[in-house]
Amino acid sequence: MPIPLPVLRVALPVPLPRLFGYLPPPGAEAGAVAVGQRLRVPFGQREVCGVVVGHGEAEPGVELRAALEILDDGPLLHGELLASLRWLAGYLHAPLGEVLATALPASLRRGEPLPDIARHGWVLNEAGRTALPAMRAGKPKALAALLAEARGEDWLDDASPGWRTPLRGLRERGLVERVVPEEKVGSESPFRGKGDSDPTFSPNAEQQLAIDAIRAADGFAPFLLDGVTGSGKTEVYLQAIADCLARGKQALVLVPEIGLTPQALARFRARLGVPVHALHSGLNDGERAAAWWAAASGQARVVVGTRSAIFVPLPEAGLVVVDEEHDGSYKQFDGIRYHARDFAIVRARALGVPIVLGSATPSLETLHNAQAGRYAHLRLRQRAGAAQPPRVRVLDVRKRPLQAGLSEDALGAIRSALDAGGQVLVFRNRRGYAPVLLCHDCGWSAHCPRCSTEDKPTPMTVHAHGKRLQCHHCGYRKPSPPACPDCASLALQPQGNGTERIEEELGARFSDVPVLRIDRGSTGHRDALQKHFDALGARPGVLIGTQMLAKGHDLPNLTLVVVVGIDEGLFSADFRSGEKLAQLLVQVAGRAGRADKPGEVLLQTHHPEHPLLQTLVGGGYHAFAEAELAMRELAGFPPFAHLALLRAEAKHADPPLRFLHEAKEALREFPVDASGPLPAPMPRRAGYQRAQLILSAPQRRDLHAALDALVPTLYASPEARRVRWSLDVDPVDLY
DNA sequence: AGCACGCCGACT
DNA sequence: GTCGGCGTGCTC
Repeated sequence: MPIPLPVLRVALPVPLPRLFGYLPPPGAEAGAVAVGQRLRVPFGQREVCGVVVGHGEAEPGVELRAALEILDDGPLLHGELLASLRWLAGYLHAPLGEVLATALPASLRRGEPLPDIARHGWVLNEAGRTALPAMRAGKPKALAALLAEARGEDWLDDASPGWRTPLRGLRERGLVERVVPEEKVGSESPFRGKGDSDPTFSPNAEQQLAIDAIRAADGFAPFLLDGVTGSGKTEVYLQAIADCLARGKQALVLVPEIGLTPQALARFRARLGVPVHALHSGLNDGERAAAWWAAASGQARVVVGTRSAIFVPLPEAGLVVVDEEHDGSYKQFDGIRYHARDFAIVRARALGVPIVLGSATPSLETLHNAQAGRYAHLRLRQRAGAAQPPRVRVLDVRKRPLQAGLSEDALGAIRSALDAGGQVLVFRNRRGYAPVLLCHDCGWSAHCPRCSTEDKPTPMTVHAHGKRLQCHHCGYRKPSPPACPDCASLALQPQGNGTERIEEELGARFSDVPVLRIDRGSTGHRDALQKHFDALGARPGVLIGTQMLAKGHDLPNLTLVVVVGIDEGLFSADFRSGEKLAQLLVQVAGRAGRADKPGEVLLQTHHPEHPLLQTLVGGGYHAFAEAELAMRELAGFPPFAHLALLRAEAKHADPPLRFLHEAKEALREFPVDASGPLPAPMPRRAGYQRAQLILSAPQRRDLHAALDALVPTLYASPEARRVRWSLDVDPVDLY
């Protein structure tokens, strides 16, 4: 029997690259506190909540304080999850305490007790039964009617989504009572029990091949499920999840932020025959903690969630799915800059389970891994229901007159599509009314007083039909000036076209049909978005939007997609901009067309000869990807090199540059290329001067060996205290 | 990150 | 005369 070491090694949520030692709280022995338990400890002048990650000996010269309280009966972070998080902290070169804090739901991070996730039932009491007939029609009455019979919470989740709100009212009025689960409440869901025997699903040959391959996997096995839009990737996921459930295991499904629609969840629920636990930004802290703890305790068998759902514990894991694996929303852009898809691979390996990465437009990293034989490459080439792929046409607009950025050809195509009873989507990757406000007399243009790009001030975007200026980088707004501040001319003209201006133009031109704008400015949230779609139904109409429209939400009658403003994407300095543009165009194009009517996609450009467009239109996404991978290899960019980005910012320009020069100097002996320091492409963001150093190495291990040496010197550097710095390992874009 | 301590400008 | 600005230093 080894004698337990007396000091608790605790990870605290502070940006310091070390652990802190504590004595156990009064009355407890260190041996009685397990790794993974949360602890409330005194820290400086305050109290914080940390996680025990080990036991150790007292170090000489360190005055230990005693912990205040053990917060959990058992460990929260342990086993595979804790091991994977330790790995992640090492990989990102981030403090373990910050990584663990990021992995815990907010309420647990703050030290709040574990949520009660016992499943209860609800039933009307005597008073409720008496009151029911006289109740006013509405949600409370509808729920009360359901509760004439005892109902379980799972049942209510399915039958009456959002039931907790009216329930609160009924409870306050004393009309319902809670029954414990043992009392055998009605748990049989009206939508459940179909499971994998769903008779409506008959896989095609390619789907069957994919399902069989995943089914045959034994232990860790990564798959790229590479299927065009409409090829039925979701059906493959559902079958793989059903197989996983049949083996008595848990499944985790990651989806991009915009992918987690109520319809998608309902579809999962209806098909799988078990409750599906959702984990996304729309939940409050309590709901997030409940879903997390439900996974940890094994109660949740299927968890569907966005980026941070990759941190749920999976004690009985059987499968991980990452849908739309190429999606940028899997990368966290502040704090702990992890990539959920990459961490999902790490966890699947540690858990010893298959992982399916699905996409119609796989990231070049993932395609490269598949080509190198590290991932099994499953292809779905057929569109379901024999739907035709859309016809894609590049529209040369050089020297053509444009109306709000649209050529006569495009406007004519919209008219024809509407006259044929179709719906049209106009895609413009730029919000607002116009990108710049220009004085026609002296050339003055409106700029943000707080931001700048490459030494030039950042233009402010014109909004509200010309009445307001807004900076898309820092959010600063002000009313448009009535006259030019430099020459007092009244000839201020909005230049370029945002979605707002296109809406104005198309609304006037196609006044016989609804013209709707969908973007972050016009649409509050997902419910509002759905209302727009519902209101339109299958009628002819025009939708104008940004990224948000690229996927999700089926339009039943979409026959034409017009994409404008792609030229910036063709010539951007960012090495990933071509990949992003190609993915966007393919995703947008995938929305056009129906079973009986092929869709048409118009790409409006001043550069019809551009190789990206030629390759993409002529050969499709995979031809593009092959060409782009060859270019990346020549240029020494990912996936043929590995990058890290060291950023620093301060109110003055000097300290960040000095700090980064010092870092570069410290790397001289390492086989790592350090480029910079350069002022960041967006310096002076909201009044701060930013600069960055790009580190790159052909071999990942060389980059990480250099960072292992560098990062401790950064923490120790006196220069570091004069700046705010951050390290981004595997940055997605170099801004 | 917080939080305290410490030394210089405009205000009841 | 004080209130408060944020530079600097520390956290088991």
